[in-house]
Amino acid sequence: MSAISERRERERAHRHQLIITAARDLAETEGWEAVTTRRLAERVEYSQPVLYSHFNGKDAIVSAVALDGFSELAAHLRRARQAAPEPGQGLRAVCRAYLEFATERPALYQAMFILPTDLKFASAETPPPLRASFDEFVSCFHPDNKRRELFAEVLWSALHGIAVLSASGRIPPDGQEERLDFLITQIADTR
Amino acid sequence: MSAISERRERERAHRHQLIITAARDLAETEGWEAVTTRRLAERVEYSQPVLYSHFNGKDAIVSAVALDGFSELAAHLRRARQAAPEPGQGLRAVCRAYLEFATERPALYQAMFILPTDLKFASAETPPPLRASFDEFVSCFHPDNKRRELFAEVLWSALHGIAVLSASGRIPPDGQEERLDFLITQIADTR
DNA sequence: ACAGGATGTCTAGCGCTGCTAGGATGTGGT
DNA sequence: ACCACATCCTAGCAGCGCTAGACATCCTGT
Repeated sequence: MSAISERRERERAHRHQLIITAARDLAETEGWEAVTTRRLAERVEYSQPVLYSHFNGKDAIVSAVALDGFSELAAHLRRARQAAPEPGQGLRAVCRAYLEFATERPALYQAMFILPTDLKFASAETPPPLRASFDEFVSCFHPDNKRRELFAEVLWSALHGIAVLSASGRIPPDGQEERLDFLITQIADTR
Repeated sequence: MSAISERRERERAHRHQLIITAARDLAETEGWEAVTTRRLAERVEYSQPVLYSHFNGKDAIVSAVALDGFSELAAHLRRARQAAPEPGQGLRAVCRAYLEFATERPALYQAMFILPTDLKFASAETPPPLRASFDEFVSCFHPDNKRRELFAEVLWSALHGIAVLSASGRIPPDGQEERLDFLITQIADTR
């Protein structure tokens, strides 16, 4: 009774992750508009209703992909910050890493920041990976800076704006490095 | 022959605008997900195919709404800048006006900056209203500032980030004023 | 060992979407 | 009066997210 249902639960968890990675793969290779429940079901070799036994709907699948994305983003930013030669360089390293993440995983970034998801931001039930990503920005400022949370929000917003406007062709794709330079120069003195 | 076809063309142009305003009204009251070709056709009291004799598809309708939006945005920003007591206050006035525009016309803002459109940004065939909006940001900097275009891009990006992240609940809705304050303080010295 | 019940999965279909082919209708020019 | 043309609508296609209900399969208690 227990061993069997344990095995089932294991299989179920495995399939759960299979759906998430399949959705992500499909989105990264063909864009989110190609991610339909039918095509996704075909990929994981199950019928459509199986998807709905794991997720409340398509939005929940996107949310799950986004959540994975936030874990990766937090790790990516942390790695960049800790690899910085001195704490003063952390700001630049984190910002560059952020833009890198956005341009190299556009579909993932879209799921995290543009597509409608069920994720709760900036509240008590904010999932840890989201909070961890945000905290990397906060860590760019001195611990005794009383307004570091606010500064982090603005910094994050600016980076997000640069990432999304250049990705959609609303500002020229080149010149990212100069924009980043300017932004950091203006923010740096508030550390 | 000429008088008649002139009248027809007039009527056609009128209907063209009717479709655009109907789409905008519907989006502003019920959101873009409620703007379907069927509901839109019903609103303008024509059948669906008529829409396609005016626009290449739904995206083109959204683009037309967005284009109208850019005209209004440019006018809105210009008014704010010119109403500023002294040129040094122009930056703050324009930024505040921008965020105001984004929060008070969310559906319009979405069409302009988030939904996929056919509009060409930052190129030779960029429609004048787009260029005019961007130029309002450029005008916030001194005419002899050689990098003012770049600075304007970053400023615009930051404001867009703030607008869109707060609208989607990814940063807290309150505190906009402080964020704006911080942003302007950091940018002001580069005028 | 076997019947009964719970669990899991699939087929089929609903109401909706953007979009379009083809026929009806009515007007304008000769 | 007639033809030709432009205009517009009905009807339908393929695909979407999502779900009800039938079916099979496996586990459990006697």
